[in-house]
Amino acid sequence: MSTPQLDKTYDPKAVEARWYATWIERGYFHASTTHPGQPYCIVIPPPNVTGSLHVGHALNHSLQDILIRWRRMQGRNTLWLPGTDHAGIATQNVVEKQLMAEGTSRESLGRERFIERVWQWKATSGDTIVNQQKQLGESCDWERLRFTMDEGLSKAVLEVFVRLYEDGLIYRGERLINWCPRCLTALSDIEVEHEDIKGKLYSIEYPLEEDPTIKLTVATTRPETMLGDTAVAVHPEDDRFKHLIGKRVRLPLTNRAIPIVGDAILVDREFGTGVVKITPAHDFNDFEAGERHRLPRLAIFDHQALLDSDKLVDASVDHAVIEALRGLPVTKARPKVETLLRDLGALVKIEDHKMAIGKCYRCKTVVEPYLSPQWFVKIQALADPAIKAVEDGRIRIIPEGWTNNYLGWMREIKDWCISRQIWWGHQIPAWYCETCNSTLIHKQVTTSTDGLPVVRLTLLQGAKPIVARSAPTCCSNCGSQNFLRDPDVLDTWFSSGLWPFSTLGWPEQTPELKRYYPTSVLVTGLDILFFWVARMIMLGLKFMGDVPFRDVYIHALVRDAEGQKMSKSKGNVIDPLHVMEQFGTDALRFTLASMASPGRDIKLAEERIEGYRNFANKIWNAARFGLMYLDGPKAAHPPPARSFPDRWILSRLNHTIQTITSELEAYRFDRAASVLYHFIWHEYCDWYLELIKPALQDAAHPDGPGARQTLVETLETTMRLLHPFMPFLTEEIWQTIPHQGDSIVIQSYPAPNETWRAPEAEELFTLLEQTVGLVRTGRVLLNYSPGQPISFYMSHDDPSRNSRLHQLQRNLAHLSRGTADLAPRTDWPTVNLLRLVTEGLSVGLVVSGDVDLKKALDRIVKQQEEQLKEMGRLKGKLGNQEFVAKAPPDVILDHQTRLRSLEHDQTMLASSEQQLRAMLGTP
RNA sequence: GGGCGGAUAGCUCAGUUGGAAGAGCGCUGCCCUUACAAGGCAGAGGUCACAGGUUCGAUCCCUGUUCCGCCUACCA
Repeated sequence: MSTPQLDKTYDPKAVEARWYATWIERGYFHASTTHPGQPYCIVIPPPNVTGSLHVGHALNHSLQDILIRWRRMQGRNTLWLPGTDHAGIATQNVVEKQLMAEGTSRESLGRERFIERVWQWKATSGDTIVNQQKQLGESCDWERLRFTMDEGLSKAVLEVFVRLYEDGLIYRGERLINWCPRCLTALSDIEVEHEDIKGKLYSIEYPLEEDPTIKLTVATTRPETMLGDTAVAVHPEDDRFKHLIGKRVRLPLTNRAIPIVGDAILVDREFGTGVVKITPAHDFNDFEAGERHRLPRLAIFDHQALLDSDKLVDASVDHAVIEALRGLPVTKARPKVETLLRDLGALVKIEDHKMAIGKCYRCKTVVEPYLSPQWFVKIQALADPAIKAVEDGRIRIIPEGWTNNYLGWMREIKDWCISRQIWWGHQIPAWYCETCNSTLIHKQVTTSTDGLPVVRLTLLQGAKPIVARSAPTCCSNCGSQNFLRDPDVLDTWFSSGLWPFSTLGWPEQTPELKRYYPTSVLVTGLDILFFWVARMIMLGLKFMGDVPFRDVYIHALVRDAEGQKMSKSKGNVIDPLHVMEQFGTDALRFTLASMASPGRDIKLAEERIEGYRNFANKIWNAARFGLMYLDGPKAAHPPPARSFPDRWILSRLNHTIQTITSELEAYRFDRAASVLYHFIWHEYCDWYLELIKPALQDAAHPDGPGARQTLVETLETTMRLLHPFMPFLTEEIWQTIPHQGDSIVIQSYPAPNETWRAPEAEELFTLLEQTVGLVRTGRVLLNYSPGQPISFYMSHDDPSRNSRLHQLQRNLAHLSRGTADLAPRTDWPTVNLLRLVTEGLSVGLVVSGDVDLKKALDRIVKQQEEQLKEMGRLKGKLGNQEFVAKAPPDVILDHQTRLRSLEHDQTMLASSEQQLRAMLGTP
């Protein structure tokens, strides 16, 4: 048998692509509904189809792949279902930017041709992220790749919309919604990001109609909206103002008088002036107050957030004022109105005031509350079961701290605005009879760049929609056959909310749906808990009658090393592709796993990844080492006896397997990773491989066969244990060492093996480690050069010199063979002794006759530790040179005494050592 | 405004029935010892944010304070 050759360093590039292709070719990731194992299914949070893999994806996907690979090895029927999201506004914005660069726009292209253009872009760039996911080693079932605008998923969207409508859970209504004046679309509440800014609080005087000398002072942060005021409010129990309720004030700059109403909800007597203006068309609170008092809604801004002169006329604004304000955006309208009010003498005060503004989560434009007809999902009936499912534990949120977050949000949830005035997405399945709604339909026809007509459709509030699975042919009311389809599309999150069942074939009752729903766990970042997770729970319960997943595992956000959000403009983005190229995919995956502690953001620095690249290389070289000794005779039958190091490493391995398994069950990827790291590097490499070297390197050593067998057995097991974290490296090594089966991907995951437990070996190891540690420390502190043999006297206990050699042998034999074997072994060298001798050391351990060995060792170890620690501290402070010279007298004394005693013993032990060496057959 | 999380070595973070402070990286010293210099060995470095309380004993439990982060929100 020839020893396979491995390079001195691990080269990930050569390995990764090769194995991934093989895995795919052999269909290891393809799930079969007939596989007998208990199902384990994860649906991937679908990335934007036109996006590329960033480090957040890398984290999210690495964790899922660890779970999937682990469960697959455990024999579960695993399905990891991949897919991409059409990401309405985001994708539309990307394509619109391209068009802008080409000097055109979506308007001039027209709806159909624009959508075609987006599909083209999807066709050319849609594979990018999928290919990058493959580079990361993701073991997804690519044959089941889904896209939110696939035929099947679109059918699910249609079905859900129609059913919700039929159940009265979807309605169309004119409401004040968040409006992005740049994207020209409605946004749901959670699509608005809030930001604190320094604003101003303006106090404006509104004269009383019946007696203009009496003035009410209102406080507002948005004076420009005052032109749309339709009332002012005071607290109904405010003695200052309550007698004025029912009277009217004149609205400055306009020709209107507006009522004074009493409203305990809107008005806080303590704040500002105690008088609030009500602008129902431009403020959410005021909208609600307007509902309560049946106030008219006067919109003065248009859909681009510009002051609309027609509307200003409707609002009876003074002519001159309209001239001054016509077409101004909010930002310019505010100072202008401020000037006008000041000229009028109505502006009494401006104070600094911190306030929050909302921005579009896609383009960061300041959003405006805007009055328009939109589609909504009536949410309460859906939210209640979704609250209950989490409360009663059918869905577990991990870490559980987020549970309250979820419940709190769900209990306060408001109707979900699902219509978007964009083109890319699922168009709402609602049609309007042109005849019946003729006065409510506004068509604006323009011409595209190439001469085609472009229709801009506005459907006013009150238009009667016909919601259906397909376009109606005949109006049941008037018999007309002319219909217009609602131009709006659905919120992106509407389709992704169906993801756990739409991807499995719903509304068809597919075998996949039966087998894999509910899915096992959803792995996601906190940022889309409300956007996505909450919607999936609500819609899953509604349409499947069961939760969409058992666990929700929420991981941290990835930030840069300084804890800042990664962004292109800051230049602090870590590109996972670049990292994989530089350090290898396994290193990146392991880094992300090891940093995935719950409840903390991940601050990622390249040095960390480099550290784990080194870890990969360490493993690689451990395997190389193993391979050097595997060409000996095959494992004997019956298996050879295990020596102390063999028993010890197996015991540690067993412990490691137990820990990894329970940590993974608890989604503690970080602890699992750290346990693996520690076991492999510091137990397996640093100690075990060193301890068995003597047995391996001497062909006639009696421990040789046992060591060889244990070596390969532990290596093979460790590779399986590590595989979910580092799939490529482990496959490459596993294929090189003796194994059974075609690929590590489909091997069983190591299970704890109670027969490997060896507490006595672990105890002895601790003693050995301490003893050896003391010897090493002593040698460094005493400035012994590496090759120089030393003897290290460890105790003043007794000392019958004659018995020393005997004791030494005895103790070391004890260390190497376990408590059962206390008889001196003179036939073969013990591993520990050889190891120490190899280092040029010999160790004297003196124990008086009947004393308990372990206790004695323990005491010696403690004594030495303390003294050495003290010496070490001194040395650290003073430096090597000055150590002896400047040490306090008692320490010097101690040091010198020690040296004398060392010299004395050295003579004695040197001869012992010679005898030993002779006995051991080592020169 | 409300809620949640965090504060432990120079840096990043572990640390669950309260019981003698841990890891990785970095740093210092010595080593190219036939798996690995992407390595080995050793070492330095901590009032566990601050102030109280409970306890024989607190990094851990309780109260308050300060600072940071996140989520959420209509104080005009």
